[in-house]
Amino acid sequence: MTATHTDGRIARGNQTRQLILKRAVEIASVDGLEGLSLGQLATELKLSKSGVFALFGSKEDLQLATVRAAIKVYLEHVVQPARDLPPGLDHLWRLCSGWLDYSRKRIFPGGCFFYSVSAEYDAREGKVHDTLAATRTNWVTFLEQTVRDAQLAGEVDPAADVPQLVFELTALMEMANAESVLHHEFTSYDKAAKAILSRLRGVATDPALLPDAP
Amino acid sequence: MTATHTDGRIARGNQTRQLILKRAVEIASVDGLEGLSLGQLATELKLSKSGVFALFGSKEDLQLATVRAAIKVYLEHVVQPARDLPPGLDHLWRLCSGWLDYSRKRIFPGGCFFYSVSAEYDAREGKVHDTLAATRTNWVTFLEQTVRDAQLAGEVDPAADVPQLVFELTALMEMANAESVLHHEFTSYDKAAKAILSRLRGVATDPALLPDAP
DNA sequence: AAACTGATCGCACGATCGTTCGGTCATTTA
DNA sequence: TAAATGACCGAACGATCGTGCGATCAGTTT
Repeated sequence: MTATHTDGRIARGNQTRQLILKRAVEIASVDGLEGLSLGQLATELKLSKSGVFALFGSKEDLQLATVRAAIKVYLEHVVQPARDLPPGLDHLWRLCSGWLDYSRKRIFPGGCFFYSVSAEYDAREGKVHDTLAATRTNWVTFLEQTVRDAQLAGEVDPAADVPQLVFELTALMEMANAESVLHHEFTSYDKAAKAILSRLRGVATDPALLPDAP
Repeated sequence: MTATHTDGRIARGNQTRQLILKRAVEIASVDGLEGLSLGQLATELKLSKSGVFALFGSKEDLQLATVRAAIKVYLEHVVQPARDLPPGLDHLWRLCSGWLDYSRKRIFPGGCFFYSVSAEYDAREGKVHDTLAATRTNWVTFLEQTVRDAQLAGEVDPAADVPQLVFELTALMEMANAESVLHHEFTSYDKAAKAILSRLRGVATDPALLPDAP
């Protein structure tokens, strides 16, 4: 048959893969993708090292699968919650504050997964780097599109420099994550939110579209 | 004697240590402090592994010495060039643009050394993390003091929120580094410079104190 | 001259790494 | 029922890791 009643073996394999990846993204957000170790994962999850290996094919493939698993978590916690909002300034602001929440709540124990592993692989070559670079491009492009939609909705100054704005917004978000994780402190999220709101007010056609300053 | 004519043995040791650290900071800026390996350093520099080990005592001590060596380079390339400028907006701007130059010129092949290794150790515990956190605090404090000096010089609005301003400036600088290294691209430095100048104009008592926008 | 110190080396250790291979067992396909 | 497939395991491999020990040799101190 073409699509049979789900192969039990493959289903079991996928389940084990998910179990491994759940732990892998946690480890990688703290120790990096290089810090992942097949033996450590196998021991923690009471599997055999060769079993873990066989499920992914190589360490690099495990790393790539870990990145894909983290993307799923990221989409779920950052992108999805704002998915149904109408285009406009509020949509953009919700994405930014949602990102700050995602980092603050330590969905990944080491803070934002992509901040950690992108810094780890930014100056290296290979598939992992390329995947992370493409992932970042996707996120930036998505934010830029959100801004353009807000422009079309008449809530953002059509003369605003979109890539410049998104550059500044992402800078503020990632700095909040970096300072918070490094110093075990959470006021940096307030600083980032304040700066983001201020910057958004600068391009808003109507300041009442944004929440009040604290 | 108290201060004799320099012990030739110790001088030779320090020389070798410097040789090792020169390469170590390069490696660490790309592969991280965990990516440092005594054997690799020994092979590259035609030394024995145990010799390298003996000069530092342990891998952690090598990592800490590498951080100290990077601090020296950082001070030399970022802080020193602006040292003799009088307090004021120009001093602050020179520090920011000097940082961008330091990152752009790849003084460390992996971009800013501290961006790389701070992201690597931000969620870990131990002396390396603590040293990096303290180093970052020093840098932020130094920038804040520079802003306060500019306030006392009458060039920055005395009502400006100093920690907030420094948070935003460092966010922009580090994002320029991150995007440039990850995407092998250099326009991010222009974005950062543009945003920094714009933010500084917002707190300047006289906009003529800053260079013109491009 | 003798004793000492520190840089540097060769060698070996136990641990861990990613990977390979051959096998067992449950499930699906023919 | 027989053959094929895929998850999973145990054991072993070569490599590399950080570290320890003892020796050699140059320079310093007595």
